[in-house]
Amino acid sequence: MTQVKTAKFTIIKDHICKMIESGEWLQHSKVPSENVLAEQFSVSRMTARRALQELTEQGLLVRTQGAGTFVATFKSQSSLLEIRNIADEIQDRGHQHHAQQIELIAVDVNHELAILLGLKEGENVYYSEVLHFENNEPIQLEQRYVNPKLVPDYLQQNFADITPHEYLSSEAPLTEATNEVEAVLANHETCSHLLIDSTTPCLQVKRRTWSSKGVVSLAILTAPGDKYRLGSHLVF
Amino acid sequence: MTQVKTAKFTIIKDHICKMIESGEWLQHSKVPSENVLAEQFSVSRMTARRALQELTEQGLLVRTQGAGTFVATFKSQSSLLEIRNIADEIQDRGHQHHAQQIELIAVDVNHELAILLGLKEGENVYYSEVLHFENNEPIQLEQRYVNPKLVPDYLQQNFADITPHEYLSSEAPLTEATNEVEAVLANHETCSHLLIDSTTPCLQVKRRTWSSKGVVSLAILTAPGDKYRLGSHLVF
DNA sequence: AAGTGGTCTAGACCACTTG
DNA sequence: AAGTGGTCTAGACCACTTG
Repeated sequence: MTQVKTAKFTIIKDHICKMIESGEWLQHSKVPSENVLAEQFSVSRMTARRALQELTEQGLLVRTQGAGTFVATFKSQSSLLEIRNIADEIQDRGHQHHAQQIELIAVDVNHELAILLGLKEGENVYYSEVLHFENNEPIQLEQRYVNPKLVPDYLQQNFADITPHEYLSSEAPLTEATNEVEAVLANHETCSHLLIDSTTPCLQVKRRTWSSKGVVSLAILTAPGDKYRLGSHLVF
Repeated sequence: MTQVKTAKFTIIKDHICKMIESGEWLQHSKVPSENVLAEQFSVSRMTARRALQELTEQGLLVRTQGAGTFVATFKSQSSLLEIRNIADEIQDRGHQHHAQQIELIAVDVNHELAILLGLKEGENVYYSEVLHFENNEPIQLEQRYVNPKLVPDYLQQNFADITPHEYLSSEAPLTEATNEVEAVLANHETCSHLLIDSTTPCLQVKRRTWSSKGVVSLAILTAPGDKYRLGSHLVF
């Protein structure tokens, strides 16, 4: 019930994504024009246009006036440029990972969360708090809000055994993510988990993750600045 | 001649940017609605809407259905996925950039620098220290060591007029870069340049840049955590 | 109830690329 | 000349927030 009607431009976007994902439309293939899509999907040209426009902004398509719309060249991305399971990262460094589940509950969404997760204010959202250790030192606090509509069984997991990243990857595979990286001071509770004092600068990543069905989660990852850093290698 | 006609939505965007830049519209101020702008500029609502929409995507505005459009909280953001000229980034946000050249000298390389830049210990390396301002607030301190073999005229520049990034792009175009991102506390000198106290967490990026001929520079970019963040948008 | 943003339509004219 | 994308209009209905 109260199922939100899917917008027409979203239906067209999904269709195009599928054609590219499935390999039916290869790199540099010509994509149907605005007019053709408008007729195919029985929508106005402006609506077809919006689908093509948004996919272009996401880098999936390339458009040239007069020439047409084409599937973009896929870019290979490097390490800060991918979302990895922290357990794998730590094991790849030859260190031991373990995790402690601090919290796993349903909470009411406030205004900001509602917007970020595409839910309504007052609805429930699942919340997990997991502390990750590298060789028995706390290295990262992972606070995560999860969309219950897309991951209904989230509260039945035990995140000392499997990381939220692993579980979510199996339930709602990642299709898109945004990161925001900041330097912050942690609050008292976070400090006590990470065994740092309140003046230690921390690296904080706010990550929103999407699956094909919508926003899956908002993760707030906090790590002591002196023990954790992010890296990337770009080739032009 | 061949002057391209400025699109109407661009005129509206520019107008809104100016109001925010000039400080007439402060953070969280309400921005005129689509209907009001449409009437003011004698355009259709769809055109006014486009201006607001694009500024929202750029992070300058925040919109809530039913409530209105508001000036976003001011926080600078750089992309982690590309290396951009900070002057361009700031201007794209509709803000003003200027720079102050603090230092521009030749120094001896120590052991670590020698390895990082591919030079021999005791050789000369060029060093610049430039403070970047966004709307007259110091936003980033750029300390940069430059390989004199690849960029011999570095010391003859004036980095109040051109950013090191711009100059290096013209002399030794970027082919590769690595970033390391950390949260740190800045030293006293850096704090005094950035007008922060010694407990403010800072975001620090250490970036090595390559051209086709080898390592060009090592840049240490330090910015106050409360004014600057890094972002990325990944699509899988 | 009034205002706001979100989506959508069925047209229009234009600049540009392609055959 | 025909097709394509870029901009724009003047409407419409809807969901949502605010007073």
